[in-house]
Amino acid sequence: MTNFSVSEENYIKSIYHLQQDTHTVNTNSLAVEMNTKPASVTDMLKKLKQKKILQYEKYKGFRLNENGKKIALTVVRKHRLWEFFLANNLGFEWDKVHAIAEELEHISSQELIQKLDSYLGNPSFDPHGDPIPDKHGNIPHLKQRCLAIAPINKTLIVSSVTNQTAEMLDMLKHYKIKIGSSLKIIRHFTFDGSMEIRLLKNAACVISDPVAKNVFVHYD
Amino acid sequence: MTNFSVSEENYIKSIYHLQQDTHTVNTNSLAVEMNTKPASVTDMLKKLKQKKILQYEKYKGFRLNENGKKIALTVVRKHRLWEFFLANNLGFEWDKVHAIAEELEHISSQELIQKLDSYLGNPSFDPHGDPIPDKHGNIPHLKQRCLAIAPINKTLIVSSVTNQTAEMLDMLKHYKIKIGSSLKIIRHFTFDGSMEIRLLKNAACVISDPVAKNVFVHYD
DNA sequence: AATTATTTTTAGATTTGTCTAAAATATATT
DNA sequence: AATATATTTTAGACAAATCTAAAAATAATT
Repeated sequence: MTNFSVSEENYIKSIYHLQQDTHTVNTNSLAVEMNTKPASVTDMLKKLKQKKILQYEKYKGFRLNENGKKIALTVVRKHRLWEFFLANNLGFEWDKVHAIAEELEHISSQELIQKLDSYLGNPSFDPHGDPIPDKHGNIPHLKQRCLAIAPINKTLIVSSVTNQTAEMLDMLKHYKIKIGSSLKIIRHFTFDGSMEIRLLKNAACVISDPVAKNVFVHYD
Repeated sequence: MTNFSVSEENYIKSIYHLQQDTHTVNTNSLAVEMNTKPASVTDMLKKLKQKKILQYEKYKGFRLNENGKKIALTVVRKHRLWEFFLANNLGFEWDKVHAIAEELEHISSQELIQKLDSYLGNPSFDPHGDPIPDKHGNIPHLKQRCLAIAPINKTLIVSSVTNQTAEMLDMLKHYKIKIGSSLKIIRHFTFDGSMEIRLLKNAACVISDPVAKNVFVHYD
């Protein structure tokens, strides 16, 4: 396996994320995502095509091939493991971990990531609830469901939070809701769409519909 | 304070180490240390002089000024804290940590280093026994060494304990190990890295590798 | 279908860090 | 002191990653 520069890894990762949505990625959107100019993107595409990372025809869009996807997944894995470490072990807030993990994800040692992974207890989800690929690039697939439409009276596990603003995090902290929390919905109030919930071993509380809409849970 | 590239940081760090021995550093030895060519060194010296990091006169050698030393110390601090983390928390062998720390030392976040430092218990010495500068750049001047790699059959004085959790303190209390205690290593058990030690006027006892790794000693 | 607008690529320049080969300076030796 | 040797610097080139401005291709609109 060839060796990739920080810049190349960042391009590969961004293409990976973009091609989750649109099946063929275009130059301008990648330029926006990477905060760079379209001309720079074209230059890099040529290089990545030569390195056999991309399917790419001039003017016709591009996407990662299997090779490229594998590389993207190792970078994503590193990013999310470091995010987990930063939040879980060092006590960073959720909204601070991303920027630092952007740097840490390019540390090259395979062994480091292996050891970090087991040190952290082989976590499956990062602090934002995004799945952490394992060392083979397998992503834990999880049928998540929005808390707003989850079933009543079942034990639900919080798996991710979509709105990651400071305001939202503040609110969740107040309710003591975090990734991995167990809770049950006790009842819905139809008047405003709010709901009464109960976290394990805590008193029941009421959360609003806007909050519930941004919280995702899973259950058996 | 200006921002420095990875390359600049590496030059600054190498100059720092070289000027510990020779009071004025010369181009060739820095080239050897950096595994590069003298011409490249000269180029970088010009840049660093312009950035007011160096005292440097053409053909007359160079050395870091106060500014430069401060920067070197932050890099050294990061390097050694990461080494500590790699060995102590992730279980790397001593000889593996340096190469990885060479990459990690360039991660820029100040807050990361602050939190890592307290997560590790503000250690004063890295796994090799080298002192870790504190956040102000002050270096502990005591020649300490980790008990795990200290010499056998010499009288050792316990000088610090890095892991300061309640569990650790409880354990140390049981063994009657405290700062200032005199002890000797009687033998190592390779099976689990544990060691038999004897505190002055006490019966011999066996302490585990995890304990030994967190105890630092000094001796003549 | 022709024209306009948008997107993408090319051409050429720039910055950072490196190199080789030659010139300049300093040091050592006879 | 003169010459030889070693060290250091300069000059000019190169690769990676970026940019601007202009050209080419594609898409949208009349």
